[in-house]
Amino acid sequence: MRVATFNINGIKARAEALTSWLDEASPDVVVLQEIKSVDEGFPRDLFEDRGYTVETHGQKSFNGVAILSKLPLEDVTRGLPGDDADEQARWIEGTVIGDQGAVRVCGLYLPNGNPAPGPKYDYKLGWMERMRARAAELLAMEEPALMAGDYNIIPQAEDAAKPDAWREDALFLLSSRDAYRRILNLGFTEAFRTRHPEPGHYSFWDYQAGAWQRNNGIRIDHILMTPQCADLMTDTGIEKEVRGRDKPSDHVPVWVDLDL
DNA sequence: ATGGCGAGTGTGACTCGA
Repeated sequence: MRVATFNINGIKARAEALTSWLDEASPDVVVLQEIKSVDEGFPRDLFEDRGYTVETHGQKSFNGVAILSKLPLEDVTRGLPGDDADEQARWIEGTVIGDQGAVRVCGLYLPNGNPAPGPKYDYKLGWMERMRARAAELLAMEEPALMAGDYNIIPQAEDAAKPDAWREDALFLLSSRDAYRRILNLGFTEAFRTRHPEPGHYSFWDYQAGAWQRNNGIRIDHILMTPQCADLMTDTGIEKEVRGRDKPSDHVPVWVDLDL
C-alpha cells in the first residue's frame, strides 16, 4: 500500500497536474492539503472516476484538506480536536483497510505561522500543542497509524538549501522545531529521513526568484509513523520531478510504502 | 527570503502563502 501526501495549492488550478500524476503514480491513498475549496465545490468526479473514495474537509478560499483512497476508508473524522472555536480546515482522519490490516491515516496542514512573533505564530504553536495531544492518543492505541502532510516545519539545517535565510522564519525558528521535536519524540518515526540521511532533499520550492531552477528548496512535507506503522514501511520517496512540470504546485508529493 | 510568483475572490487590488 502506497500512501502519499501532496500540498496541491488549489484543487481547481491543479486538476490537470494532480490527475496526470495520479494516473501515472497510482498511489492507493493520498492526503491533500490546500484544496482551497468548499466541500460542495470539490471536483470529486475526477477522482471517483479513477476509483478513489473522496473525503474532504474544506473551507472557502484557503486551507482545506482531503483524503483520496482506492481502498476502503472508514471512520472519517474532520478537524483537529482541542478547540471548538477553530474554524480553519487543517486536519482529517480515516482508517484505510488493506489486505493485511488497517492503518489510521491523518492528513494535516499545519499553520505557516508567519510573521513571527505575532498572533499567527501563537496560533501555530497552539495548533501544534493540540496536535501533540492527538498524536499521543494515536501512540496509545499501539496500532499502525501515520500523520502525513504539510508540516510547515524545516526540521534541521540540512532540510534547507540556504538554512541561514530561514533563521527568523516561523518554519525554522527554534521554538517551531522544538514543538515539532516534542511530537516526534513521543515515539514517532519520520519516514523519509530514516532512509535518506543525507542533505539536499526538498519538498517545496518557492515560485519566486528562480527557487526551482536554483534548487533553493526546503523539506517541509513529512510522514510521521507510530512504531507499529514504521515496522511495515518498505520504502519512501519524494517525487521531485513533479515540480518541473506544467502549472505545478510549489510542493511535490512525498510517499511511503507499507506492507499492508 | 525577495527583483523575480501564484491562487482565490471577483474584476481592482487585495489577502494569503513559505
